[in-house]
Amino acid sequence: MDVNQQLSTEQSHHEELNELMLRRRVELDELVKKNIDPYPYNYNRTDYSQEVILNFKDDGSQHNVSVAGRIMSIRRMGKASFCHIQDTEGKIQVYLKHDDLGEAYELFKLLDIGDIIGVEGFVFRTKLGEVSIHARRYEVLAKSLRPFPIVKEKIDEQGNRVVYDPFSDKELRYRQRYVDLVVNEKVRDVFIKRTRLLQSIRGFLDSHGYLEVETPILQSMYGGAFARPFVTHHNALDVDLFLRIADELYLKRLIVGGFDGVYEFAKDFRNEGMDRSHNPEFSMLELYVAYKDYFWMMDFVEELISTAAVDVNGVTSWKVGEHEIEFRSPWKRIPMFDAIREYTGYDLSGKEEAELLSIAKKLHIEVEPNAGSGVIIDEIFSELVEPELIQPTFIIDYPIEMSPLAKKHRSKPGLVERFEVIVNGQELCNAFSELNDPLDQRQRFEEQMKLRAKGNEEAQVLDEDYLRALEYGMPPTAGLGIGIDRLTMLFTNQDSIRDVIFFPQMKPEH
RNA sequence: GAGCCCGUAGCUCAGGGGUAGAGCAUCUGCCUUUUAAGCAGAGGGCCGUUGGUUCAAUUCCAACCGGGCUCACCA
Repeated sequence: MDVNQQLSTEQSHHEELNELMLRRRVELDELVKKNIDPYPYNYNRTDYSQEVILNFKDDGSQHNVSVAGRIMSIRRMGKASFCHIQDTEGKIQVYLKHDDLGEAYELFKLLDIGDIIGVEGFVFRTKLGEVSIHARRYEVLAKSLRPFPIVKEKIDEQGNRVVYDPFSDKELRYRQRYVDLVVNEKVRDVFIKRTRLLQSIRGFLDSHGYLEVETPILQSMYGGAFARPFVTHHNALDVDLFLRIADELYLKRLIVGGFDGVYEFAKDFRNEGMDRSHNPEFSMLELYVAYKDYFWMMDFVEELISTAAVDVNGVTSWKVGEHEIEFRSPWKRIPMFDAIREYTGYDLSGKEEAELLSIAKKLHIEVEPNAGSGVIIDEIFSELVEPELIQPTFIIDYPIEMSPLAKKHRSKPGLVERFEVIVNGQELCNAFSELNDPLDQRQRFEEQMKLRAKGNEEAQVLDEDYLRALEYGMPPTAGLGIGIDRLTMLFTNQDSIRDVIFFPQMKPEH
């Protein structure tokens, strides 16, 4: 039975499969009939594509290699063929010749783009100059049953890689990230950089003696940020639990417990809207260091991030969107009220709520009635100032109403010792001199509970156990949170959080 | 949640009230250093889903599903 006949009989059994997928199943059956296991258990790969290319010498010596990877293109020319296979490092061309492979060459006709093979052979340079592997043997390692998107590319005269018809459907790319990663090299690079970034930060913190810890994701009480939580249920205890919106209160409990420096790379969950910079599940680094304050933390963050810049990108400055951003320290430090005065012309310091309201109105900022002065100030800041701050900038000294976990400013009444780092018009870090006065903390929680009672769902919840911990005594402490996804966006010049998260949240397919 | 835009072959995209189009991919034939391989031929479509208007809808209209962008939310 030839392939075409087989195709028509198979058709009735696989009504849902399209022609391309049917072909591949027929080929799979052919392989099995020829006693070839299309899904063997291992392969002795000893070499990687780019190493092979780099190590090649045009001195006539014959160097044997064994590589493995996915077939990305095939050019058949009768009794000889070229294909490119792609491994973790990149692509390398393979030359297969009937004279060398005999029967196995016929078998190669059953292989497709997407199949994974192992190749043994010697390295040579083709007439047109590409370092390639002349196959002596090859082995099927996994037959692919679905057609990949075909992305064609060539190297133009300037040596640039030109890509034709890139796989670009965002829905498919996000839902089937595995495909995106195979065919879009730049996507791979983004995620490799993300990992390098985490490695750099972790190395920096470890080398400073801080302890990486893990704290609960399922919490019976959520806190440490303003956000609505995801709620779930524990059957055995018959209680509702919340997915954490932050790990702040647990990390500070560990400072109470006597650790001088703790940090956690945390997945946090916030039940809010989604957009270019928000995914319901996102990554946050939180760090707490005993006996330090927010001044110390500013120096520390500058060093941490500029070090990561060099580790990840080799430089401290690069283009993000339209702007060249310089991460080298020092960064500007501007008190929040000064920044607002600079960008709006209004001095908000010491103003009562009524005055703030009228200024907001003049600035065309809409604020809910009874929002509270903290909210008004924050609205004005985030509407009119934040978008203007492109270079890394510390905004320091926030109104106390907005910061129930931060310590009162040592000299400026009504403010707390808090900073945010704004880069490219977006908040990147948030840090305080941590509030360790248990009585003050109780009052602040009570203020929050009043807001809650008024219907503010995102006001923080009074956490009696956290207060108990503070009552035992927490040393002066500096704390920091860094949005890892946003930092990755800056480091890889991506403008959507979905492009730095492997599997961003999507609506279910069906 | 609102507004705008999109959904056509495996992928990237044209089209448009009357038999559905291209390139790549696939298949057949030729081709033993090609590389966006080439040459000749072929197959492949519930035109997102469901309704409506119409003699006739993939095309126009509505709703729904999914996606994108912008805004709101993210004190």
